[in-house]
Amino acid sequence: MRPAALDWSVENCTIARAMEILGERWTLVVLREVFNGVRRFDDMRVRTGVPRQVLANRLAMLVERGVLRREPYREPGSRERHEYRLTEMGLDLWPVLVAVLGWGDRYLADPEGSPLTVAHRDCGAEVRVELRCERGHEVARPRDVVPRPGPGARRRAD
Amino acid sequence: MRPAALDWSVENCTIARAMEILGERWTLVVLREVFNGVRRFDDMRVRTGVPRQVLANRLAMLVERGVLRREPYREPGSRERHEYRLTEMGLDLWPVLVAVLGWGDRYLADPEGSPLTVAHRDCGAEVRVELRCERGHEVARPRDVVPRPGPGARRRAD
DNA sequence: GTTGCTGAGTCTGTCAATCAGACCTAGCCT
DNA sequence: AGGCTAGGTCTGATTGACAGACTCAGCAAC
Repeated sequence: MRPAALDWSVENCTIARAMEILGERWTLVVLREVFNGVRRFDDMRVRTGVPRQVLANRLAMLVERGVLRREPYREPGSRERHEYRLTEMGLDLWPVLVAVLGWGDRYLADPEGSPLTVAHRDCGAEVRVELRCERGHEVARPRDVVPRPGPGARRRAD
Repeated sequence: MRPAALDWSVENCTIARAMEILGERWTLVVLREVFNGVRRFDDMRVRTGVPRQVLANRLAMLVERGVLRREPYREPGSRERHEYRLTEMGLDLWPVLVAVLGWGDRYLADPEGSPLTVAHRDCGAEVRVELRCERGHEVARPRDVVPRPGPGARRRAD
């Protein structure tokens, strides 16, 4: 039984495009830092262990792609420097980060648990991602999700 | 104001561990194929354009890490071959994939829309990820999520 | 029984990316 | 003038990506 997916082109796949940005070894780790409020080059470098060059490249790429913006700041007694902050596009990566965190926590954590959780600002309870359909049903099991061609789907040329 | 995150070690961070698996350029694209029902080496290769060697490496890594399993199958008139299927660990990546898809669709899609959507098996409506806290509140805006140290958090040694 | 086909790889050589470590630089402070 | 600091850049060695050719097992047709 030939999978239906074989009939469709993937050249405009948005997952592949997203992974051009997110799918480099350190990108999401850098973003984790920014989400955690760490915004400065050296703090990130010390915490993540990413080589300077790579960190500089990643930050530049993320700024260029519109995920981060570079903002000047000045502490008293210091010259002006720059820090990195999330744009709206960057903030919208929260669900991705929380999803990855949830999966990592389940399968890759040390016995004592995850070093990081995320909480709801208003009530303090832990936040998780959920799959939910547009009619409001919760999608409990992974097998209840089925892929299908979207509005931008194109038939394969070959 | 020094970010609180600087006091905590990140050496056991589950996001970093997850990204050791997912954070390679083609991993999630390969998984997209498997979720779409494409399970065979050559189909994946033709659809994704990943070089053979890289695809072979990725598949082997995903099998080794427990995300995929390699299953024998035999079509009539052919010798036995292998296909790749999701383990439970792999199936639990659905939320990650849907989150990445949602973000990519919002910021990186062509004008006509995304080539791929995911639907609820029972009702056919489109499925999205949502952030929701344990008390059941929907977390509407990214800014309503705050990170905090989890049970496995360790103070920094330095 | 030799030739050819197919799916699923491996081998090889080139080129780009990663990494560690040293070096640089602008402005501030002494 | 000399030193400190944040945020880089430069250099050379190692690793990974990639394209294209080659391999290999089993089936099938001649």
